[in-house]
Amino acid sequence: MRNIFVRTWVEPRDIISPHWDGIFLFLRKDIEMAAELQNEYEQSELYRVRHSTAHVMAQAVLALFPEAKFAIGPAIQDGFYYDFDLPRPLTSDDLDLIEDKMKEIIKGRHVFTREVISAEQARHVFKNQPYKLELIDGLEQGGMDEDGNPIQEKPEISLYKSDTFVDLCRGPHVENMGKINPKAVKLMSVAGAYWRGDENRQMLQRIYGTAWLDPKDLKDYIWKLEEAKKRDHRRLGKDLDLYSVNDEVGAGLVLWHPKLGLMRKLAEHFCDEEHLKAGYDFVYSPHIGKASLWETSGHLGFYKENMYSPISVEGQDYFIKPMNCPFHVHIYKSGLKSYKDLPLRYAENGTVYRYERSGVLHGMMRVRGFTQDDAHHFCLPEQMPDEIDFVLDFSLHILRSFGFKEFKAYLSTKPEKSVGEPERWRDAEAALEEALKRAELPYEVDAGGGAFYGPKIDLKIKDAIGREWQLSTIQFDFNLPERFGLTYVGDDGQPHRPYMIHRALLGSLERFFGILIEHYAGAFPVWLSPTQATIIPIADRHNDYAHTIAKELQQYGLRISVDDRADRMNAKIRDAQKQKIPYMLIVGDAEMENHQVSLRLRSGDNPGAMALEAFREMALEAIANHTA
RNA sequence: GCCGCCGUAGCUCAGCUGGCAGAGCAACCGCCUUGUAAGUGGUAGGUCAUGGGUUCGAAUCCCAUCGGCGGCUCCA
Repeated sequence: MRNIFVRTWVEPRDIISPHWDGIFLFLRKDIEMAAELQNEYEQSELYRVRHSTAHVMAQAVLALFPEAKFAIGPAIQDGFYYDFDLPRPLTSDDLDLIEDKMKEIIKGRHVFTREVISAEQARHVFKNQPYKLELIDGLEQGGMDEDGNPIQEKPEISLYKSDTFVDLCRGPHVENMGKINPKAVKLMSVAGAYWRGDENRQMLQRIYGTAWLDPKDLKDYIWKLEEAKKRDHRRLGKDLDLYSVNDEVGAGLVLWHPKLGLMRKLAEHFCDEEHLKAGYDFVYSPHIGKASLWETSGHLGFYKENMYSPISVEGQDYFIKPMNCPFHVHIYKSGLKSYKDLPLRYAENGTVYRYERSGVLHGMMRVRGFTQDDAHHFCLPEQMPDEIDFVLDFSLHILRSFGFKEFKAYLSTKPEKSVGEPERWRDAEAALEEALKRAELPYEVDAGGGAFYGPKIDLKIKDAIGREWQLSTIQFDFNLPERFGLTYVGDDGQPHRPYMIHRALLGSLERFFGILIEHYAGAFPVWLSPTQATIIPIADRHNDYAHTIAKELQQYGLRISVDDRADRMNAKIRDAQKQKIPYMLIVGDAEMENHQVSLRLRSGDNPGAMALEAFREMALEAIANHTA
């Protein structure tokens, strides 16, 4: 349970903009407060209400299923859950019944009482509850908490009783059920969950519920869920005709439709230019490589589960690439490198394929084939701190260009099992941390959380409704230079091993665009919008003028469409709104006469008539600056 | 992969305990010539995911497969 709250460090509702057009309200919150906030939550009345409501739910379930076996039932971010082992699958009707029963129980205003008992007594109380018995064993050994994670001290075993229900529980709870407002409680869903999260163990039924102090908070919460649903990239992907995933093509394989294709092109073009300016070299690599390549790289040893079956060609096995690194390494190796050549930065938007279990696929966010904006840096040991500074700055620059404003970094350090010399690890970790400090980025250290081949920085952004997404990753790699025997010739004429850094900024383009869609709720900034302005003639006699000014604007590189259908202006505005086109240019008799357009924004604002040139300048400026 | 739910027109969804496949929107063809979020009439559109089974008869019941959704586990 302890990790549930680290995902967001501010309640999403704190940062939702009241102006609902994807404006990101910038809130500076000290990241060190994360742990404190979690702690605060666990001591709050709300936390006790939720935890207590979980007990009430368990009592209700027991009333309906006397043979129910109980696992655990904690409070979580927006509510609570409880895992049960039940004789049959629950239906949504069951949820209604359970909820009704809960409200009945709550009305009794029963008191919660705590009692400390011995393990022996506890075993007697829960003799028919195998999951509780297992928990008691864990507690008694002092080795495990309710998730099976090791804990330091040996806790005392306590019971909580309320009405007819007794549970093994460390609390805390509300004094009595009068503190629970039945109108602020709602059961949300049923889902499968493995006992202790272990897929080799019993699958239980988890009921998710939400509970609040005030019914108004419940309403807000449900409203928020609906808002999140509205900006779901799968929903918008269909509505705006952005992408599809087709049965016959295969699950987890994304088809980019023209509008999103254009946006990707624009994004790639922008990034290419920035990479060029920043001193990157562009490389390309094939989609498959011989088995021996993946042997050498170690992927067949460490990554095989995520790789597709080999293709046999003339007796040789080839594998579809799950990563680009081995190819880039070979580009480095293709010629002798002098210390004067370094640093080298090889960039490629490389499309990789990874086997993902069907249950984890999710729109564009989690797919089986995706394109990484990948790059590998090779540098001298003494260049490494600057190289890290550079890549971190560059990363932030790119992310800011797409409109993200709030970042958080995670520094993952050396795990127990690792390759590479300890002093290289120390240098690299220090360089990463120094760079984070210089960049004045809030960060958390995940001690021992690095990959076996090197430490890393992950960058997360926060989207318009407060969710965190990991985009950039900057990873050291002590493994591949060893395995492939990479060297450069130093000023002493001797071969030396270079440092290698692997980085992706947007991560996967599929996932990145999924995130962008949700962040902007489909209302993309003008520079990315497939259609930047649509011209809406009021009547047929304005069509020629509409086409004339469209051509004029197109000459400045603006993406313009003309809605010359025989529909009413209102219908055209409605369609343009639904397509979230940034600018609507309404033209009628008055505009035609004065070489004007009447501007309407997708926000609903209506700046009104202006000279065509004035509009053009305004639009070009917004595009150049990547604003709204 | 596992647990539960689901798959009907381009989209959103009706279609009850088996008895001739429906609506709204979109599309297409007209009429209307319009001033800031839906003018109006008509036409066309479906192997009811796929394959098998039960039945006189299956969109409906059963089985399998493929996909989707919510979770678990994992992750870009």
